[in-house]
Amino acid sequence: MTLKEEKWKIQLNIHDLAKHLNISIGTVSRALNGRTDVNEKTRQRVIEAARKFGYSPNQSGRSLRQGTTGLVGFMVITNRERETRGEAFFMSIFDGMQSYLSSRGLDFVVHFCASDEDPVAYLRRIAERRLVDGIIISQMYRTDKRIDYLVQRKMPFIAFGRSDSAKSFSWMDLDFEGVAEKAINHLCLLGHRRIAVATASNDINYGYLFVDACRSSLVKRGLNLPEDLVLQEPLTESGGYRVGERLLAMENRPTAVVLVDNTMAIGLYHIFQDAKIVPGKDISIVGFDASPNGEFLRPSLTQFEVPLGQLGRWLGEHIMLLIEAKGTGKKIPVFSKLWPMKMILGDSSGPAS
Amino acid sequence: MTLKEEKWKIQLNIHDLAKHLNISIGTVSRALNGRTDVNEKTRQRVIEAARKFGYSPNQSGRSLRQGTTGLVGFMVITNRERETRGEAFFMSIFDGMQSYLSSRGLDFVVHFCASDEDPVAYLRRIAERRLVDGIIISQMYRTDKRIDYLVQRKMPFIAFGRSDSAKSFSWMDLDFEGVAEKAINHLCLLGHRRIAVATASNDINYGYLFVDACRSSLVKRGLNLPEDLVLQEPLTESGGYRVGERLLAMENRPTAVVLVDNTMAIGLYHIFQDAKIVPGKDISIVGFDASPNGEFLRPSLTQFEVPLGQLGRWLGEHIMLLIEAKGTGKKIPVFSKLWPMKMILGDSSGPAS
DNA sequence: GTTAAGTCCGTAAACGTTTACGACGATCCT
DNA sequence: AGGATCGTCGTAAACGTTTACGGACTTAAC
Repeated sequence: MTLKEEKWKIQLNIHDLAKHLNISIGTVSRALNGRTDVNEKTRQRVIEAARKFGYSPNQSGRSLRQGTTGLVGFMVITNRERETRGEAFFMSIFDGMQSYLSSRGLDFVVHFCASDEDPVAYLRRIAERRLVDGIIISQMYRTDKRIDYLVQRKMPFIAFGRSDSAKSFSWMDLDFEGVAEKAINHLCLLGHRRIAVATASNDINYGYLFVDACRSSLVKRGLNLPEDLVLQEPLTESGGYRVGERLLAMENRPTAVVLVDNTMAIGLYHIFQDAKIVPGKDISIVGFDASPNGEFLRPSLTQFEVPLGQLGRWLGEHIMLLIEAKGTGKKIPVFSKLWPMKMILGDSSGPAS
Repeated sequence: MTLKEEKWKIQLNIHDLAKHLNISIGTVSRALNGRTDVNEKTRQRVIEAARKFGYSPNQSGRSLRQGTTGLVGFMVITNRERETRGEAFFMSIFDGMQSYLSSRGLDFVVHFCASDEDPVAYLRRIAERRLVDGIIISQMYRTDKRIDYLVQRKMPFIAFGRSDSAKSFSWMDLDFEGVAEKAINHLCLLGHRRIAVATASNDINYGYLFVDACRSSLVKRGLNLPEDLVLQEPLTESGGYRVGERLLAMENRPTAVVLVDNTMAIGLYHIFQDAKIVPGKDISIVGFDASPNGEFLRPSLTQFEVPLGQLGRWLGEHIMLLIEAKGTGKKIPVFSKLWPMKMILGDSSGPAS
């Protein structure tokens, strides 16, 4: 019984609290869960005692009984060929999402799948052990097995990023098409006719989408995007450096380049500086997401802005909708959303030379 | 019973599996948990069936019974006056930690405390609901209530970062003293005598520690660190810009500056470039953690390197030690570790002018 | 052939909740 | 006054595991 005693001191359970109040555990539970069939005065007594003794219900017991955990997950894959993007980007999303969910009484956890693990197996572990009621998956592959698994398992989820799948599912993504259109339009108005696109490898979905969108926007204006102007490199500083190398090596160099990721811009600026090429003057550069780095590059980078906190909040709201719908047995039709981004003019884009 | 049937299709429980195999649930459990008192042949049958039907034990039931979750947490506070540091820094730590823990059969989750929440209350929620068996807390305050709470609750934890506390607790931290010593030594050898330190506000512990360490290293060499050369600014790009402004405004400008955070370097480079001041020539700059940005600044930044994956692994190993010790009732004396960092010479530090 | 030990497995009691159900008294209506 | 309704609460059965205990059977030893 010493063990029991020790546990006692650490944390008491609903029986202890009930005994102390001389009422039944059922009443304690009802009082704490806001049921109506309990006298308001006893409810106050219970709440007061719970606060005083620092009682809060054991999540395992509760989960076991209700079959729900009160937890929402967000799955992130570390290190997928890019070190630096995740960061500020995800952090701000987490902030918005956690902030919203906790205000609605749900908790939020992030699951990091290590670079040496299989994402599908990792997700299965989370799901089968029932660690969360719903989950956001991110960094979608072009075709992503995780979707099939989650659909089949009927687990509420939202994909942050598009993906090809036979199943229908809910997703949200940045508006790549809008960005491409605005970027191309901006450059064309400045007189550029030969424009390169730096993007990720093909299995990362948005790399593919972005190139496609740029191509459409160009074609719409009677221009085209030859294959040799699609520069696939890792979305890192060195990737950007490589893009620069390839641009410099061309005999018929494009007058502008559009980047799908701002981290690349750093490496690109670097090599251009060495080569005495001035962005915005000798060549125009348009970046993508609004990273703080972008603002501090010189000349300042023309890029796109997205309110990440709001985006996180949106994810929180909608995953909650899905979870609640499953709880009540309601059916919610699949939804999808393209998150709009606003162009911020910098000095890195200027008239074609 | 349609609900029951539906659940059936989604995921079966130990009873279903036992019934299908015509054995008792006890045997199934023992077989799956690697107990010795089960026939090796039936064990194989059970494992095979579990694999085939995709059965894995319900975590809530298991947790409830054994009083343990098999989960290790990492608490991160978003947005504390700096947007960008968390990022690559934490991501790599998570990667190493998750990778190690999952190889040891534990799972890993990250809890993000939103900027508008009280960290102590947030931590209490995690602990009282027993969401994890142990936790890493980071971004320590100078005096941090979370420590007192966790010690009193006897929950296994490691603080990533030092903190003043009457209680004794285990922690690990970057070796600020070592970095300060190496940085100051490096600059002194280059002939610098008047050196500024850019750091965070006082309530963030390492800002304080770092300044102190720099001061000691200077004093040891017969120099000193006057108060007006301690520049407290947010650890952001704009903070770095502010540092630059303050440096430029001084009539007796220092010949070198040491930064506690590399994000600052970006803003600092920015203002210096505008003012036609060349790092490494007109003024020397030494950065802190090795961020990829640092390598791509021009001139390249002298900075310090730390293998974050290994650091994460270390955290995983040691939190596991603490958790196991608690399980077996063993006592482990508190430990602490200073993680060494290696200086990488760049072009931003040169002889005093 | 009895006993002892060993192997394997079934039984049932926990773990801490939530909630359907029913009991009890008080109030209200006719 | 009798029944109906309402408000409040206690009882007990789940939820899905793990594990102490003991039983049945086999093997080994004398």
